[in-house]
Amino acid sequence: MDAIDRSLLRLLHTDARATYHDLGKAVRLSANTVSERVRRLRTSGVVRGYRAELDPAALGRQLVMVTDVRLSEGIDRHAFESGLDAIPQVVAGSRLTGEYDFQLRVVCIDATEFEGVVDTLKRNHGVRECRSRLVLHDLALDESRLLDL
Amino acid sequence: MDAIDRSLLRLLHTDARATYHDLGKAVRLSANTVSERVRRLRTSGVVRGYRAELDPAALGRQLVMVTDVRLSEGIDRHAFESGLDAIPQVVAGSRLTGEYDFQLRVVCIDATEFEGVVDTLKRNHGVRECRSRLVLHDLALDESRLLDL
DNA sequence: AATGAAAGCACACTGGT
DNA sequence: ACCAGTGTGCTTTCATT
Repeated sequence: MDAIDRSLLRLLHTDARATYHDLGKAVRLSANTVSERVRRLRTSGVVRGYRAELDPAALGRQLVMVTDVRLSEGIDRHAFESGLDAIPQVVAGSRLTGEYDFQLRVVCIDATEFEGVVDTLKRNHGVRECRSRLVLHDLALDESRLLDL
Repeated sequence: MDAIDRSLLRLLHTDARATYHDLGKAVRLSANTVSERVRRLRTSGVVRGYRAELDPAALGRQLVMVTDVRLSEGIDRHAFESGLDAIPQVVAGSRLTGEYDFQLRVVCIDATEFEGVVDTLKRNHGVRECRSRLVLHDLALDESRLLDL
C-alpha cells in the first residue's frame, strides 16, 4: 500500500467504472500495471467490491428514519438480525453498545409506512422499545477520507 | 422503471464493474440495449454513481464509534458541517431531529485516537456535548433492498 | 514491479426493424 | 424500445527488463 495505491482507491471510490487505461493516465502508469495493483487491492480485501449507489428519493422514498431498538428478554440477537431480511425498508443497521441493542436506518414513503415497520418490529421481531428520529439530511462525507491519514 | 431496470440495478449494486455484455446475458437483452437503459437510470438520478467499497479494517482501523453530538448555542450548523472536512476519521454523518443535532460515524485505530477526535470536536467545532457508543458489528443490509418493494 | 506488443473483447455510434 | 454491424479503444496475456 503506497501513495499510488491510495490514489487508485480514491479514484475508484469516485468512479468505480473508470477504465484501467484512464486510471493509468491519472497515476502515470500503464493500464497493465494498474490492473495488477487493483487486483492486489481486491484480493487483499482493501476493496470489498464495486457498488452502484442508488438514490432512495429517486425511487420515491423520501422519509429516512434512524431507529434505536431494544430487544425483549430472551430474544436471540442472531435471529433478530436475520429476521430483518423480511423488512426491506430497513436498509442498514448496526449492533451497538449502550442503552439500545441495535440502530437501524429505515427508508419509507411516508409516516404511515414507517408506522407499519415499527408495528412489525414490535409484533414479530421481539422489539420491546424503540426510539426514532428523522434524518434531516446526510452529510457529504465518506470512508475514502480514511486515505488522508 | 420496470422489472428489468430493477434487475439491472440489483446487478450493478452487486458488481458495479460488470460489463454491459454480462448484464445483458443476465436479463436477456443485448449489450446495446442494456447500455441505453443504464444510461437512462444514471441521467434520471436513480443511480447516483459507482463506488469502490473500502474495508476500514483492512486499512488498519478497527474501532468504529457512533457519536451523537449537540452544538453549543450560537454555532452555525452549516459551518459545523464544513468544518468536519478537517477530521478524516469522521466518515459519515447526518443531521437528525431530537435531543442531539448530529450523529457521526467515527473510524479510528484505537481509543487514544478517538479521544483526540472528541477533544477536537469539543475544542474547535463548537460541540457542547456528545454521547458515543461502540459499533459491535454492522448488519449485512443495503439500500438495494428497496428494489424489493 | 513495471513495460510494450498483440490478440481478444467491450463500448459507443449509426442505421434499421 | 430493441437489435446488428462497425470502428475505436480497453483489457489481458506474454515476453522482457
